[in-house]
Amino acid sequence: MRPQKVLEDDILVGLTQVFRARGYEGASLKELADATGLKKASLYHRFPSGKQEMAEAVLGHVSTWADQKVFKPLLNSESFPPEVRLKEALTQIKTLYNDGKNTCILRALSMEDSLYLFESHIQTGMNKWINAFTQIAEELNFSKSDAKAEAVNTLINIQGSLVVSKGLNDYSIFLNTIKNIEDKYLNP
Amino acid sequence: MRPQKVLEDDILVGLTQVFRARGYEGASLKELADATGLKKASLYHRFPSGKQEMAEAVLGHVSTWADQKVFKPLLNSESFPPEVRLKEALTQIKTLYNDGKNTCILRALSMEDSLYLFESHIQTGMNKWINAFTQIAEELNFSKSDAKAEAVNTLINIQGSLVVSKGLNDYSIFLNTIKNIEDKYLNP
DNA sequence: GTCTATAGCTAGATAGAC
DNA sequence: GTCTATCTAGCTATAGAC
Repeated sequence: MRPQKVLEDDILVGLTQVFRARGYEGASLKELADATGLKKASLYHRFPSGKQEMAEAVLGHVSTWADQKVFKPLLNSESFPPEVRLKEALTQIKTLYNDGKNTCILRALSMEDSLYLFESHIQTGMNKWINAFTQIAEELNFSKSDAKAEAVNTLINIQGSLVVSKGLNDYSIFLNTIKNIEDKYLNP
Repeated sequence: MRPQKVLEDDILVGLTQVFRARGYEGASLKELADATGLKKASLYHRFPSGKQEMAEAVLGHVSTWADQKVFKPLLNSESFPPEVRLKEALTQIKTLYNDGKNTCILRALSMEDSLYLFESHIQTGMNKWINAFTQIAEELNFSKSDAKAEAVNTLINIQGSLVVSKGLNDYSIFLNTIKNIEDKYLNP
């Protein structure tokens, strides 16, 4: 067999950048190919079902990253105290979104033109965020219903601050929101 | 002169629906034409510079609506007490976003593929939200810096709850967020 | 002012050489 | 496994009849 010119992981990184920046319909196969260093036909060899399969692979890749880096710390109550795990998760979230400069892939793929294609990925992804923050909130002594409400609020604040930061081209808004989230959990 | 088949305002309503749902690149001229009841060539007669002019007209139209219905109540301190004006504005915001089911046009047109085309509209639009809520917060006895921070937070919560509501297909999240905003201003 | 018809181009996707 | 070349369908935009 002929060797792969580009590793699977590097392909996914390139695809992610394009889908995040341009959304599903906005991402053209030429851009996707250029971003990976492969030609269009070679991308089809890797993803025989085409663009939708590429976007699904991206969602899976980012989901795995978030599982490891964000949700695992939040959920693993036997590792460190909740305060430490919350701070670690928030640090990783800043990395994930490049301090607010990256669009969220769930949001980029949930425009109405492509929402129905990825509906279940998006719902599953958002529910993971809510469940993980609910757990840490409970460990930090929020009541069960307060914990859930606070977790939903956290997701809303992250998504909203990404939108507003980009719109105003002021990424201190995102960073400030992350700090506010920390305060809310640690000094309720 | 031959009479207009469709009124300017009705055209803008149709264009708005399509741009909101599909973003700038996702909106095709065929869809835009179908949504207005005109043919493509007739749309070009109304908007000689094409799709970008259509999107700018939409931004202007929505901006005028928000000026009248949302910002005017918030800013007109001589009309009613601030509590009443805040409630009126929040009611109009629910109408604007169809109880959370409509995407925000500023967000739909601020994907990176089209962000640079509408940058100043988007910044101006978001700043109007922040200024109007800052004013009402000050009237409700927030300190100057608290008022500004709370206004930014309000915008973040509206945008974020629209994203999360659509992603989870649960529009009670948006309505609940609007209620929380009211509480935050009225019972700080 | 609205329409049909079409230009010119780029999209997503495929065939087949190497 | 990667490539060049190409297909068809859709895109934005325009020309010109009525």
